[in-house]
Amino acid sequence: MPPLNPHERPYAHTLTALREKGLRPTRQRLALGRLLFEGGNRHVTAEALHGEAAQTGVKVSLATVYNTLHQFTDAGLLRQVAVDGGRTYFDTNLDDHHHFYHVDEARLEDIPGIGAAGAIEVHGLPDVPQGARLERVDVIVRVRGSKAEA
Amino acid sequence: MPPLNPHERPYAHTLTALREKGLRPTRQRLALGRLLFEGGNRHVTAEALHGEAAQTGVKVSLATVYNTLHQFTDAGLLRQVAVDGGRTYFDTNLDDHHHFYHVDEARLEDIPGIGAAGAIEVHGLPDVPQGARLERVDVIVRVRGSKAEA
DNA sequence: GTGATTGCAAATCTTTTGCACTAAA
DNA sequence: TTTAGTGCAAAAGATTTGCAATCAC
Repeated sequence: MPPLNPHERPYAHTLTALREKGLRPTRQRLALGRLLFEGGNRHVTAEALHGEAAQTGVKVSLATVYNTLHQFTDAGLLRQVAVDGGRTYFDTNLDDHHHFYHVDEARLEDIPGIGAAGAIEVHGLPDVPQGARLERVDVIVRVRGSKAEA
Repeated sequence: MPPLNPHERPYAHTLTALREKGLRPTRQRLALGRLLFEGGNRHVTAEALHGEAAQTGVKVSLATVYNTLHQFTDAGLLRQVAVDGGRTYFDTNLDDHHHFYHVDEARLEDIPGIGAAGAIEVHGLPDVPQGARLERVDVIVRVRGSKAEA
């Protein structure tokens, strides 16, 4: 990969990936990449990321947030997780892992992946139907808060 | 609307469950229940069930199909499965089991549940986060390229 | 009759798209 | 320049909701 300017360093991850995928490192993409990839794994919805960008003083349209999230996903920088109809979550953690879904809060939480202590293991997977190939196995552990909420 | 024969046997399952839940066995609910519960396990979307009802000569509005699917779910007659944002699937199979999701066809397929030969087993489940209780563990095996039809 | 249920259309919500404008390269 | 990317607003789905008409009990 090509050398990076000092002022670009924070974006190194995003920049590199964008260049590899032929995506121009625009102000919006870099800003969103920074929100997403600086500071640990995250699970965001388009709406949430858009709001966060606004609070951080980054001007980006919601349409661009959607486009960017999908471009990042296609570029292998994000992973999409479906936990309930209606919303789409994007996960910055690309490792093999699964999720807790806090139903009441509509919030995702990582479960450590394979290799980690206490990692989930799925056994007894049946053969994939003829002509099909395995893409991914998602395990969603749905939990509810014990706080009363009828 | 044509009166229903109260002694109709095919509706026994639906009728009983509706009565237990205090839901009036209306023409629409009984007709949808019949489509859903007669003839094996099914995975339907509201739109699909609505179309099926129309083809069978049952007049039901889409809004009522949505309402009914949710009422059935609340009554424990159906289970909701989320596999991708956008659509909601309802599963008539209430046994403990998991799913293949055929991405290309947007189709769900049951994987035999616990107890069956070759059933999926999930090991190493971490403790549920403090204050939360386990609701359900969903395993979605995403596959592509199958030409199989349901 | 009385209250639950339905249907329709309008309203929401999330996501996508068309297109003129702006900005990388 | 040249072409990709952006923003806005309108469009497109999927689902919900308000309310008058209708049905079950």
